[in-house]
Amino acid sequence: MQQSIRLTVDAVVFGYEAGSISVLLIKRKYEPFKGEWAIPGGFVLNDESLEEAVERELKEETGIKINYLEQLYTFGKPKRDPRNRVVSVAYFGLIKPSAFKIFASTDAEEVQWFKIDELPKLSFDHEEILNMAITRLQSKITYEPVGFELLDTKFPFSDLEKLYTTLLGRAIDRRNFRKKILGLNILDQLDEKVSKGSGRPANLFKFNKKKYFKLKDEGILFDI
Amino acid sequence: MQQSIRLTVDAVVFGYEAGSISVLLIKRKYEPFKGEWAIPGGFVLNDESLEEAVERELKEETGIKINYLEQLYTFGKPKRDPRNRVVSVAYFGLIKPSAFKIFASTDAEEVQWFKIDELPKLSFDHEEILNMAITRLQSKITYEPVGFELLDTKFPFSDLEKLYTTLLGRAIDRRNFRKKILGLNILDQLDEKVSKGSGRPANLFKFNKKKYFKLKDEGILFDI
DNA sequence: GCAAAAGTGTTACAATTACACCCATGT
DNA sequence: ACATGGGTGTAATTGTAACACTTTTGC
Repeated sequence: MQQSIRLTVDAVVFGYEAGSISVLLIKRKYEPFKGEWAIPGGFVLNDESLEEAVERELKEETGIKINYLEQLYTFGKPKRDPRNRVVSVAYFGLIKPSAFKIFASTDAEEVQWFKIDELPKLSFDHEEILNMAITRLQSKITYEPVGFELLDTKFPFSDLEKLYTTLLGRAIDRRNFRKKILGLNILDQLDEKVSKGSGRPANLFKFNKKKYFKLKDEGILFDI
Repeated sequence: MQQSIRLTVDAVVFGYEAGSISVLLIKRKYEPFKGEWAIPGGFVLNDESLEEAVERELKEETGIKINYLEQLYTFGKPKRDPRNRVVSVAYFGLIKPSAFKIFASTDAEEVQWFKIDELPKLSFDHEEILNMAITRLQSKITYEPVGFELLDTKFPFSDLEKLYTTLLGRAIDRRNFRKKILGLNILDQLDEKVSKGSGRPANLFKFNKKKYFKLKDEGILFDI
C-alpha cells in the first residue's frame, strides 16, 4: 500500500508582557476543529524546508516574523488528526510581542495571545505539544540565554529578573542573580535610564551576543 | 498542488564493547546509494506510530530489539534524498551489543558495528544525523543515567568509569567519580565479584531504576 | 614476590546561598 | 517626608577538585 501520510509544521510561539508568559493561538477557520483554538501551523510544501514552512505559516496566519525558532519534537501518533494520518513537526519560537501587530488571515479566523495559565481548550494534541514547549522553555532559560529574545532590546535589569521569576515559578535572590548575570559579562550597561513612574530610575542593559558567543567558544557556559 | 512528501524514520543505535563506542550501520541493498553504508531505517506505514516504525525497521534490517529509544531530530531539507522529497524522523537508541546477534535482511545487504572513530562514508545526510546523535549522547550521559543502557546488567565499577572516560573523551578522577555515583545511591552492590584475569577482583553493581526514579521525583538530579 | 587492577580519605579551593540596608526619584 | 522600586557586600556553607597509598588476586 502506497504511503499516504501528510506532513505539517506547528509553532508554539511564546511572548512575555506585563509579567506574564503568553502563547500565540489561532481560531481555526476550517474543519477539522473549525472554530476551536489551535497552535498556528499548516502543511509543508513540496519544495520548502521545514523551517521555511513554519515561518511562512506564521506569517500567513498571524502576521508575525519570528526571530528565535528551534525544533521541538515530532508528533506522529496515527489518530492525532481525526480524519487523515498527519505527522507534525512542532517548533518553538520566542518573540517580543510589542514588536508586532498580529492579524488573522488564511486558515485563521482570529489570532490572540493567551497567558499560559489561562489557556482555552485546544484542538488535536496541541495541549500536549504546548506542555512540552513550556517545559522546554523553562529548562532552556537555565542553560542558554534565550530569555533576552522575550525582552525589548534595551531593558532594565528588573525585567530580566521578573522574567526568570515568572518562568521558573519561584522567587530568586535579587543580589545573587544580578551578580551571576553581570559576572558573565554578556550584558552591556547603557548610559540610559528608565523610570517606571515611581521609585529610582533603572539603568538599561542590552544583551551582547558577540560576548556570549565568545564565552561559549571558550567553553564557559551560561547556567542559572 | 497535492503534497507528495514521504516520511521515514532512521535510528542511530549505539553500543559499547571493549572500551569503544560503536554504531550499527547497514549496507543498502537498493537505490539510491545501493551498496553504501547508512543508518538503519525506512518508511513509516500508514497505521503505525513513529516509534513502532523504528522498532519494526530495526528488527527487520538488523535483527535487534531496542531497549532505550528516544527521538533525536527531524531532518527535512528538500534535497536530502536525491530522488524524492523525504523527511526523516531520526531516533537515538542504546543497546548492549552482547545481548543480540545482528543479521541483515529486507533492505539491508549487510549489518555491522562501526567504532565511531572508524566510520565509513555514509549515504544521504546520515553523517549529519550521526554527528548530532553523538553530541546528544555525550551531553545526555552527564544529566541522565543512560550509560547503564550500554553496560551489562551486572557490571564492575571500572566499566562505568571507562565508559564515561571514553564518551567524554577525557580522564576522570576515579575517587571523585566513585564517590559521586555511589553517593547518589542508585546502584546496588551485589555479593558477587568478577576477575579480569589479573588484579584484584571487582565487586559487581546493578543500576537500580526504582531508586533513581524516586530521587528524580524528589527533584534530585543525576549530574556528572 | 611482583604485576595488575580495585578500593579508599583528607585537604584546599571555588561556588553557592543567605541575608539587610542605603539610594534616587515622584508625589 | 514618604512611598516605591533600584542598587549593593560579606560571611557561612556547600560542593568540587586535587591528590597517593593500601588491598586483593593471578602468575
